Amino acid sequence: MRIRTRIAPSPTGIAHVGNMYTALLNYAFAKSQEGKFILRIEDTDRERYVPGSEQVIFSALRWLGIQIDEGPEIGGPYEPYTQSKRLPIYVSHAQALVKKGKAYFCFCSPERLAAMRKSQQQRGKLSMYDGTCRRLTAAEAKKRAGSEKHVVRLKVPKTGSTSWRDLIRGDISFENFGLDDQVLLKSDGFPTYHLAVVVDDHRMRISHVIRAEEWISSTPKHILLFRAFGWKLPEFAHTPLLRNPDRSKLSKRKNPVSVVWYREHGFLPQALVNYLCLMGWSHPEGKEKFSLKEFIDNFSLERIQTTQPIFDVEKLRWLNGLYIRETKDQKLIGLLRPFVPKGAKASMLRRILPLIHDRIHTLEEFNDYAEFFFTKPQVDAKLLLKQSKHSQLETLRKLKEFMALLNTLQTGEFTAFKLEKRSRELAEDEWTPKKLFMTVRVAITGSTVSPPLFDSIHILGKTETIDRVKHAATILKTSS
RNA sequence: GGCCCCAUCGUCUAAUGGUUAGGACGCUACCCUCUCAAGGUAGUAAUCCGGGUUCGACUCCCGGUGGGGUCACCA
Repeated sequence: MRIRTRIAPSPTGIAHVGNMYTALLNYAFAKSQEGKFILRIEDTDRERYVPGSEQVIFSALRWLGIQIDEGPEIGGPYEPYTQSKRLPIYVSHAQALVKKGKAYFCFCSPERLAAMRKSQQQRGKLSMYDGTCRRLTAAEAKKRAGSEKHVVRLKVPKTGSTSWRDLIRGDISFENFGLDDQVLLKSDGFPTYHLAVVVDDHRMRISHVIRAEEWISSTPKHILLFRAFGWKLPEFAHTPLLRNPDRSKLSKRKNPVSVVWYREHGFLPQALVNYLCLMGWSHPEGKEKFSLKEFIDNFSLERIQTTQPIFDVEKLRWLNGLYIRETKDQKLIGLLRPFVPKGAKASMLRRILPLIHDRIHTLEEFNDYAEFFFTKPQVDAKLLLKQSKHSQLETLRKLKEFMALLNTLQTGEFTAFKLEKRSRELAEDEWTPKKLFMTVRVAITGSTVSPPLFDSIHILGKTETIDRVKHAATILKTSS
């Protein structure tokens, strides 16, 4: 059998990490079996449609390195891959089902259905369609369908059960009496998700439906539909659902869920993919860091867990740091571009980067360490004194001494090594190197946290450094 | 509430019915050190509860409890 998997996102405007996780699993499964991975846009809800969503999904997949074999734009043997362009197919299939007696026209108004549900709930009963139109004769239904607004409903058996062997979870079974007569075709002529997904999965020869756990309860409806059509069932595999820290379904209310958010906050696609691989799956050798290719090479559905993983940004940050550290400087400078101050010279970035490279976990953090190279810092007199652990006068004296030292250094001597060596000579009993260095650090960076001091001074240059120390001294002098 | 799924450190996870229940993130301490990182070392911490099967249960079965999903002319 040819392996064909798919993801079928609805165009809601964002590339949700949950969707991308499902995409990753479908992609890995297909590629590990030399199969095809298909993208299909499920835009059958006109009210929720957000223009441009397809592009968002495309670019997110591309960014993550997940390649689609068939889909909108790139096409394929089962075009079109956008459901709104396949309307006649769904309509004719729904009609065929009515003709076969497997489905029926329903003329009940949304108002009546709402009232019915309310009453059912008040009486503590199951909320289900009461079957009013199911009891209509075929002739009467056909007659009314000519003039009245209607939907098409699936005639779900009242007895028996529907079950399947889930590739991840094993046997799952539902009693049919608990299943509702699902609407297949809406009154606006659009299919519901249930009809569209079954028709398309069949027509597009999808062999394995791999989707999140939240779809388990609609699977029996889909199976019943496949059977009503007389079609062969695909295999089903229900993956774990990504969670918020409170274990509810991952949602944008409680977590960043857009892939774009992660990109814009300096996460690398390899890290995000790697992290997602660790959700519900583990490398056979226990490795934590591995590539998408290695994931595919080792992938099997059997290794997918059934428990509910919490999406933990902390571990993602750790992984991201690993990937940043293994990225070559030259490459990293390109990636850093959107995150550095505007107009920052490449030559400058090349000099700064080695000092920052091992210190950041996200690209966004570059500025936390490097901003002072581009902008004169705010210096706080209190912070200076706190680091010097000396009086105002004594601290001023030492800063002047340090400036004098800088002045004596010739251009050729202005290196990190030389600077450190000479600065250490400035140390006295009560002026340990640590006190001196920290005071200078605050003077030139404005912060107690910075890249290595003398490398930083070397990059800033003699004139700029003296200027900053002088400025810090002025601030100290004028503070009370 | 009905139905369905799930249950190992705080988090991600490993463990053919036999392990001192392993690894990773985080956290803590120490080393390194001009700060912060990175790196190194050590430490912290878990089989939801109760029955059963078995010589032996994290593992199999049953029942609780807990969490989650789903019950639309949304997907």
